[in-house]
Amino acid sequence: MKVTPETQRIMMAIRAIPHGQVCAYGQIAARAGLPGRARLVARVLAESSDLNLPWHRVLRASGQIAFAQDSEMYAEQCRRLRAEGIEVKSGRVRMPKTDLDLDALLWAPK
DNA sequence: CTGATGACGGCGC
DNA sequence: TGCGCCGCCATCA
Repeated sequence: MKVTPETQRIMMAIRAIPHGQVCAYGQIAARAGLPGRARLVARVLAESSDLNLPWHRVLRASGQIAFAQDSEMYAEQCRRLRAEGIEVKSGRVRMPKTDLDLDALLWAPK
C-alpha cells in the first residue's frame, strides 16, 4: 500500500491500542491527527491486511463489527476479540462511553 | 469532470 | 435503542 506520513500515524495509533481494548475508526483517525478521516483508517486496514496490526480491535463508533455477519472476516474478528476477553453480543461489543481509559493509557502521565 | 463506492459518523425521529 | 438519511473523504471507472 501507499505509505504516506498520514497512514504511518494511523498505523501507529492502531498499534497503540492495548490488548483487550477496542477503538472506533473515527477515534483512531482523530488520535492520528486526522479528524473526519475514519474512512481513510478503514482503507489503511483493508490494504495492509496481513501486517502485525491489531485490526480486530477496531470497530465502528456504534460498537458494531464492520463486516457482514456471514463473512469470514467477521467470524475471525469475533474469535480474536473473545480471545482477548471482550464480549461480543450480536455483532457488537460494549463500547466505552468515553475513551478516557484509553487516553489515560496513551497519555501515559509520566 | 462526474458519479459511484466503501472495514465510517452523527443527527433526528 | 434502532434505523434511515445524509455528510465526508479518497479512489476509481
